[in-house]
Amino acid sequence: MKPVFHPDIEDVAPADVFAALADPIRLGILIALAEVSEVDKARCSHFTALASPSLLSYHFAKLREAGITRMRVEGTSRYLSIRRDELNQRFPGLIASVIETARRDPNLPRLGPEWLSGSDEA
Amino acid sequence: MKPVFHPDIEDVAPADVFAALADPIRLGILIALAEVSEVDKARCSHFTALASPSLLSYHFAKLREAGITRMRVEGTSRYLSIRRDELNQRFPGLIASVIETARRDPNLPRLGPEWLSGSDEA
DNA sequence: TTCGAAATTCAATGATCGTTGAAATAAACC
DNA sequence: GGTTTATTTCAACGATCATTGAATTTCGAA
Repeated sequence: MKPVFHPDIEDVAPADVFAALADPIRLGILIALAEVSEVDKARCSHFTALASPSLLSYHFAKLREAGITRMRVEGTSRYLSIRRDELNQRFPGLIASVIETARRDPNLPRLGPEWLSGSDEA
Repeated sequence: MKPVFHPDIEDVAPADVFAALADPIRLGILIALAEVSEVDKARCSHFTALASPSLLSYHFAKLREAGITRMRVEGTSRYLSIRRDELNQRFPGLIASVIETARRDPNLPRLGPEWLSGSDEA
């Protein structure tokens, strides 16, 4: 269980952040994460509507290595969240306008509401 | 003299914008453009400190095709500017925080002050 | 009309990208 | 132990990328 690498936020370069955002699936993940991060119900397997498991794993790694998301390991599951505070400290205002921008694109892949608010361990 | 293609701002997708921003040279161009756009002294050949002419041409096209910059043709010269108003209408706040973000990266290639404020046809 | 400057185009390169499907890990549960 | 579930890793593919240098286009000026 190697503990998953997260870059120090100070080591993240703007060009790397933008590269990580330059993909529709990753923007779809980001939109979904922005709508669910409060309840931390963002398990990786909840995103299977967006891509196959192996492709998701690839995209999750891109977001994580670019410093955009954090991945918490718990048993065999992984939970994602946006590194909002750190991103705001390093790039003030950026992540909010990025999310707003992504949100406005109707062509981005999306998770239905059943994935965002549903209870699954009730 | 084909009139240079500029995409309608409504046809620009967020992922394309981010892809265009995912390069240090293009971010360097954007920073320089942001500091000089008032006086429209942003002729293409002013950027030769950032890359060779042919490579610059390539990067200019990327920025233009992503809807980020506008290119005005005048004789054999071309003048660049950021499509601020249109970008703000389509993606409110985005371009400002992108520029702020780029500005903070000390590792991005930059134009010296002699290129930004100097008079060259005196 | 020839010359020179500004910029683009083209072909070629090696690198990285997104995607697939199969195989490997790794923890949880019987 | 053996099985199931969650996720990653790996090898492969075609596509796109950034970069180079040489050739070309386009216009202004002498």
